[in-house]
Amino acid sequence: MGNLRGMTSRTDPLTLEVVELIGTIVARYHEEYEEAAAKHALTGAQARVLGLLSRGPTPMRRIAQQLKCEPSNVTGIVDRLESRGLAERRLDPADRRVKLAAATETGRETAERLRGSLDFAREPLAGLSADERTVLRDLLQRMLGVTPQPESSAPGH
Amino acid sequence: MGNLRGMTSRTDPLTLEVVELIGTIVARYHEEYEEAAAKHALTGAQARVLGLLSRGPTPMRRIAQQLKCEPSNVTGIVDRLESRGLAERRLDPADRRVKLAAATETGRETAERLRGSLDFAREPLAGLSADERTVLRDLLQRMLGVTPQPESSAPGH
DNA sequence: CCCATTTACTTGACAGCATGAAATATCGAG
DNA sequence: CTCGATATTTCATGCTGTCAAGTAAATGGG
Repeated sequence: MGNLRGMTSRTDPLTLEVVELIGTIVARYHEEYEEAAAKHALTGAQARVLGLLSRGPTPMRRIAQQLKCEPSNVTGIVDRLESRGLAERRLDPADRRVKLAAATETGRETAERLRGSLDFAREPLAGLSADERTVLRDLLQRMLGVTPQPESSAPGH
Repeated sequence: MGNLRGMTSRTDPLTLEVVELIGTIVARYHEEYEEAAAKHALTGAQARVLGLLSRGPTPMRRIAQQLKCEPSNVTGIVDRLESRGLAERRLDPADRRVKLAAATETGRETAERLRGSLDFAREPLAGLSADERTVLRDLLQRMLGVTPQPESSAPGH
């Protein structure tokens, strides 16, 4: 049963172990995210949108792209945030078709507190030294196919 | 600005970078999971339950525990699997209150094919050497506070 | 300018997920 | 047997998500 293309088959035990670990991380991350959102009486989706809006007014369409869902879905989520005074809709002067969803002051505060309670992967990471975190970062970047951004003299594009 | 308790504050840039990467991994994992499920005309929840059932008949209550949701929710999910011939309910001879959800033959086949298309973190991991995967595994284990299981002579409980 | 097309958003219908409360059936202890 | 705990289901409700249809505004070719 030669594995001609590489040193590891898909059922390589080490790889499976890492896959399992990542599954665990994903599960725990979600769990904690929903929990943190619930603490502020938000659903996961609402928390994600509010997090986006706290970075600045955003067209509905862009929100849908970031959430990878249909724009019609965003309408409802922003409606619920709006009805709670956490977000508002503004008109884009540059294009009257678009509506910019923006966090209100209350919304920004909520988003801020939310961020503060998102301790996942901060707590756990505290157990690793700076060197280890660097190694972890580099491995994760390579896994994700991210080209690590050079500190300076970035090659264009 | 002394940070007396450790070498890194919660806003340490390196830590934030790793947190960000983990967020990316979580997002990608989910995306691919839902996609793989959809390929088999399943929702994410249905795929997760079917995956559980493919390992053996399971009481409804246990499914709820694994999914971290209310048992009443599981009823509907198993209903949908059952109406498609992927799962069935059996009575537990030992306790007539419990119903065991079990994958049918078709269900097991579907679960098998599903597993096969869950390529996330296998593809990406192919870019890492065995040594690197080992390092990654150890770091993730420590992050998760997992005591690495000894190869033998596991301490009980 | 005018019309067709495209783009941005909303609405409505519908399915699935998730919760909580209430009903049913069974178990197990006293 | 009776009481309390446990396992499941049903029902009502709300949120997320999709799709199809509709409105409004931008855009481009005649």
